[in-house]
Amino acid sequence: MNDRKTLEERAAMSDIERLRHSCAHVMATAILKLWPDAQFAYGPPIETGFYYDFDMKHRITPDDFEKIEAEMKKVAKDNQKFEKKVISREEARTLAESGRLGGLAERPGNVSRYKLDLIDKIPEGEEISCYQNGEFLDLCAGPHVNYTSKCKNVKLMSVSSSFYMGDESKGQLQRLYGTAFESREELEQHLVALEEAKKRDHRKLGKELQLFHIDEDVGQGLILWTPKGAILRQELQNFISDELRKQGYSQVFTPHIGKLTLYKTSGHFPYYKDSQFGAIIENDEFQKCADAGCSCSEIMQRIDGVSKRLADGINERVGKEVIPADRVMADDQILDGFMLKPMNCPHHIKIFDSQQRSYRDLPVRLAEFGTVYRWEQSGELNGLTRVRGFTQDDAHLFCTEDQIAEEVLGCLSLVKKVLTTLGMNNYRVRVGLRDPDGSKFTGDPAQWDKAEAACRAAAATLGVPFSEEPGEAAFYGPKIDFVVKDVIGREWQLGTVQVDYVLPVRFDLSYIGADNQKHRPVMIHRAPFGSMERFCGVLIEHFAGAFPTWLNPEQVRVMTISEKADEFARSVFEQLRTAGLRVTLDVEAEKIGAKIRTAQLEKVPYMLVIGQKEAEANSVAVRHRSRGDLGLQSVEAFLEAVTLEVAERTL
RNA sequence: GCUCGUGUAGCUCAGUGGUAGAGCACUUCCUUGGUAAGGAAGAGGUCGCGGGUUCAAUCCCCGCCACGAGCUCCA
Repeated sequence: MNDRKTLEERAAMSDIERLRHSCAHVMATAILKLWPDAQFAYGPPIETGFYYDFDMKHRITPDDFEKIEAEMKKVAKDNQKFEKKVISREEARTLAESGRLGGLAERPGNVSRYKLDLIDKIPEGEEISCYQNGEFLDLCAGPHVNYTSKCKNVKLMSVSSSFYMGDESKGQLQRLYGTAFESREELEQHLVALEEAKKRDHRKLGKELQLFHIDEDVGQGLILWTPKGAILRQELQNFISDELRKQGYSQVFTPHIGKLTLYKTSGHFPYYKDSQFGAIIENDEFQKCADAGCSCSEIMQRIDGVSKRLADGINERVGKEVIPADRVMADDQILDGFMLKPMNCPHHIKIFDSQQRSYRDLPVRLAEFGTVYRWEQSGELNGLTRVRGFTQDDAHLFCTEDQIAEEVLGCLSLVKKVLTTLGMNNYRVRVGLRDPDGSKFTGDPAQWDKAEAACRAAAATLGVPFSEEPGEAAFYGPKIDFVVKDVIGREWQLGTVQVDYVLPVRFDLSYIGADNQKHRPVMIHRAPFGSMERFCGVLIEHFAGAFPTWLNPEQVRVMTISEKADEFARSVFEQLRTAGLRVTLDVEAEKIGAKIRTAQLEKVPYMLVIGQKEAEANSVAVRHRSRGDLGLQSVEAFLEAVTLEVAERTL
């Protein structure tokens, strides 16, 4: 509901959108039959169906769906014609005043208030029309299908709330979602696909496969990695670390907190305060404030305060007043506590700045799996994909301006390597450029031009589709995002590469150039996975929990047919374990069918079935999770094959 | 943060104004079985937490916490 669609854009509606839009009208008709007081606002088609926002006394619950669907079926069976009428603005207003618009009849005293507002939003000179099917008359630019009989393959999906025009202050509406297709088969298929997607849900699989745990007492949005999930994460980290070594990165480690002053310098505090955990203030400091009789608001101000020296330095270097004078206060007034780090860059910057740097040292590439904390709104938290504490596979590159292009390219090839290795080939690349409106970015336009050109050129070499999106840059520089599409068609922003001119200025970073003068380095922020948590979440759904052997927490399960084979099975188990495979041994008093079933459900890639026959032949019967029975192999041959598969990170 | 919904055994879920049940998993025993479920017995719950109404609350009411869907937000 952002920008108004033009009539041309509306006319270009696809067939399925047209159908779904019509279904929204049919649904409205049905709702009005049941609850005539309903006031409708806005009912568009969406990617997976349609919805209609409305307001009425009765609160819809899923128990009502059946009733509403039954009414919708009647409307469809009635085969009402969708008829368009072009009306004048005055006529439209009169119809809305009488409650007729978005109703089955005139409703004295029940003005179509949302429709009235929508009429006022229609630009002067644009055609105003309404559509009628049966008794239901709605303000609508269309287009629609010709008859309601087309709207029979429909299912109501969910109900929730929304704000009128997305504006919290304009009151709450109920939103009823449905989906619709041209044929019964397509609808059934869609519902089956949704069921399949549910089975892949990483929250469900995470529990079943014991990959992670979120505990109320620890806190929402805080991930506890259980042993199996930790293996998955560790393997990914090993993989990326290998690649980083190849690309000349240096590993660093930094703590989880830093002083407020650090973030006042970087600018993260207090500007992103709403999405950060609160400041950590020492008890003594609080006591001093209490003794001095400070009010809470005074304390808040003191926490936000900066010294004159810091403010002057940054304002001068940036070239404008980024730290306003009202935040400046005497040093003994400032309450300097600590903060859980919302980003790793300030710490890495301090490592860069801890020594004098020559142009010969550049680029300096500092990498860390750094854990950061952000105060996400509680309604936003979701499994592993939206959390409050997460570990970025972060790195910061400090380089000369001339090195930007090459370094960006290196970052992109890294991201590409990661995604390719994991078989995540359905992704697109988004190059975020600065807003054409010059006031929304900082720094020198000439620098931006150069950096943007470098990003564009780097993206072009990747051989994947990329889009340039003006206005999507960070305020400090252009960026390149990797947007991966998962099995359900949802898009996830994972990897990102960002060029940054601003932080080197704020922290007054420098290196000595060939001319023996100080120069300002440029920073590149990059994280190929984005965060380990989100990435693992997407990965769980991508593989539906059946990870390739190199990633799977359990790679091989040795299982016995009867006790008579236990001894040989144990020796095989030991042999594989010594070779470094993640292997378990199942010598339960169960039949082989049950053992196989258990291993299949736990998605173990290789099952080694061992009975007397195998013991005598000094071999193992290999069964693969998806390839089935692979027959008899010597232990050595099996070990060699699997070791190779793991080493090569085969999918 | 907002709206609606949900919260019962390790998991999936029934159920009732008179302090609870199934399947799977778990434990023990029997069974020694050849590629997706062998049999028996047993153990396991302050019915999310805190108030209130009631002779009596897991059930009704209020508040909180968590989860889900959506909205809003997202360095």
